[in-house]
Amino acid sequence: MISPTAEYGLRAIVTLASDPDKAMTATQLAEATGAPQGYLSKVMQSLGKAGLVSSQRGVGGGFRLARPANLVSVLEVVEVFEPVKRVLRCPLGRPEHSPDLCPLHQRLDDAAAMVERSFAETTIDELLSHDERHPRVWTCQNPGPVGGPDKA
Amino acid sequence: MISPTAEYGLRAIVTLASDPDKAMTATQLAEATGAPQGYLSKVMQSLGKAGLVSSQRGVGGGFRLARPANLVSVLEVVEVFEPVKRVLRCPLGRPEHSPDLCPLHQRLDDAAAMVERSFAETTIDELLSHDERHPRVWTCQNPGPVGGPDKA
DNA sequence: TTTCTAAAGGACCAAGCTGTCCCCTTTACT
DNA sequence: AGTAAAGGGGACAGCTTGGTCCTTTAGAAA
Repeated sequence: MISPTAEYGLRAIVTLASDPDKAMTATQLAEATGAPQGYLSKVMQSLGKAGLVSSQRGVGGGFRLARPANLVSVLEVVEVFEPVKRVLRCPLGRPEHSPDLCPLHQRLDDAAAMVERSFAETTIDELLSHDERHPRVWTCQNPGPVGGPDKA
Repeated sequence: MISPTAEYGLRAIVTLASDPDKAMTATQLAEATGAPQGYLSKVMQSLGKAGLVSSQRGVGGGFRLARPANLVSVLEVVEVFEPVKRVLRCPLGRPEHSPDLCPLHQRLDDAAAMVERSFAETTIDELLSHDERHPRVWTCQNPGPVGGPDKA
């Protein structure tokens, strides 16, 4: 559905949102989200360039959400890493999105549209667990690298 | 949404379905679907192993749908190439699909479930254009390699 | 000003996916 | 039999992604 990279980004954003006043370092975020440390810093860079997080160097620095969590949609985060590919253009088709896709591509686009809509309608604050049994810790108990421990 | 490979597979299946009595060679299918010739034959092999198409070697051979188009779902075709990844297991989570995903993964799984359902409910015959202006020719005018002519 | 800390960023590696090529096997037709 | 037409399948090239590592830059506090 979404790439590992986008998942890491989402996990990091949610983690930041769970304690908005505290800056978190890439290392802390990597621990909290189960993402590889070195890779996560790249992910955070991307989020920074996209304006979703602000970063502060030096002692006591780290990352913060650039906006309150209720003003950030899942879609925004995902699209930093992978544009949701709609099929407006019949692949090789006419200029612009001519109104007649073939049935196959219409269905494929419908599916993409559903996902896009779902992501657009969900804001980050809706993803916070208000369950105080796991305060400000990743709710799914340290997920680990994406797709990691399925084999176990 | 789906990989180029899965798209090629779908296009080929739909093309076969548009004239179920005629065997089509990989070359013909490649032309009709705009897929690279050499690659499509790999795709067709996969569809064959999955039991969705039957193949016949030698002169006059080619590929045919193994089942009538109304008994083949889009999901079946897509899953030959890429399993729709549901998130039943909290990545690293408890054994089995414990009933409590964190809100993030619940949302992600919801999206995957929507897509899966949409694909499962659509059969190949629903994708045939009954528009006789383009009889048994790819409706989107020779799509070309996936993602091809967007730059143009 | 120095020093410590943390992000920024580049170099690099491994794996997977897309795609090409070429040869082998099977089949039908003459 | 022989030959041409078709799929089967392996080898391999190129690109993108995921991931590691190391150096550079910037900020804060002593």
